[in-house]
Amino acid sequence: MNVGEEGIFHGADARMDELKSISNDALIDLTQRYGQSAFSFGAGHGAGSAGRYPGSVGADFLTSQTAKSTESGGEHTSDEDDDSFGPVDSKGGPAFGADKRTKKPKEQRSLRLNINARERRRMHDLNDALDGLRSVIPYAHSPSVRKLSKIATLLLAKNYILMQAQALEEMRRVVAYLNQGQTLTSPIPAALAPFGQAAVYPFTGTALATCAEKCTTYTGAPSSLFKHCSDKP
DNA sequence: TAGGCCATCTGGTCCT
DNA sequence: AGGACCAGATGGCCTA
Repeated sequence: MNVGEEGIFHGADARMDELKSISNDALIDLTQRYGQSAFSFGAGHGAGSAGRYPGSVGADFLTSQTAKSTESGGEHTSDEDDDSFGPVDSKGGPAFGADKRTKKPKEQRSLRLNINARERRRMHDLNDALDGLRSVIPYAHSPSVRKLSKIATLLLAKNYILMQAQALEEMRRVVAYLNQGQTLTSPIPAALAPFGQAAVYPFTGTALATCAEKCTTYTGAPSSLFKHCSDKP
């Protein structure tokens, strides 16, 4: 089957649409797709579309593979069938010209298999890292809820970080307010800023940033993050 | 059935 | 030279 460029561009467009919609209203969107408790801490994770990494793999699948790699599904690994060698190129022809394909030395072929295996491993590591990220960001971790997509994971993590920064800043303001009577001249005691404020907190005004400033800064953040904000820009 | 998401293969580029 | 990283292409699975 030759999907062709139209299919590819269509997929890319769809993803860009998702990106745009998420950047404008991420929480609402994600909440709808992944459960109403998207921002409640749940116990455990790995809802997972069990479809991926099914654990059933061709017995002869790249014996040089690591154990982790063998978790991957044995999907159309052209490593296994020598008749089809890789996808077509952007012009519709084979990625390897017909003559290259027939004359391909065995050595070159094994080199290719090694490269493929490395790339697979790399992608598995990347997915492991994403799983780790999913496990620490708050969304509905339950078997009945679909696992966050990669893009949703990244966007939700970003929003979560921004939200935490905001919460930290507000806490600092409260502490500063409570301490006003004792230390009028020092806005924030050093002990209350143990994480390197400049690095963590994105506002130049540090503890004095207004809700308006934050709402302006987080133009890509979902509006629901700032429901409390009565200080509209 | 179309669209979303994903794993995999592949060639190109950059870095060590 | 070899490995890491990246993006394009392809096809499978799942869901609305």
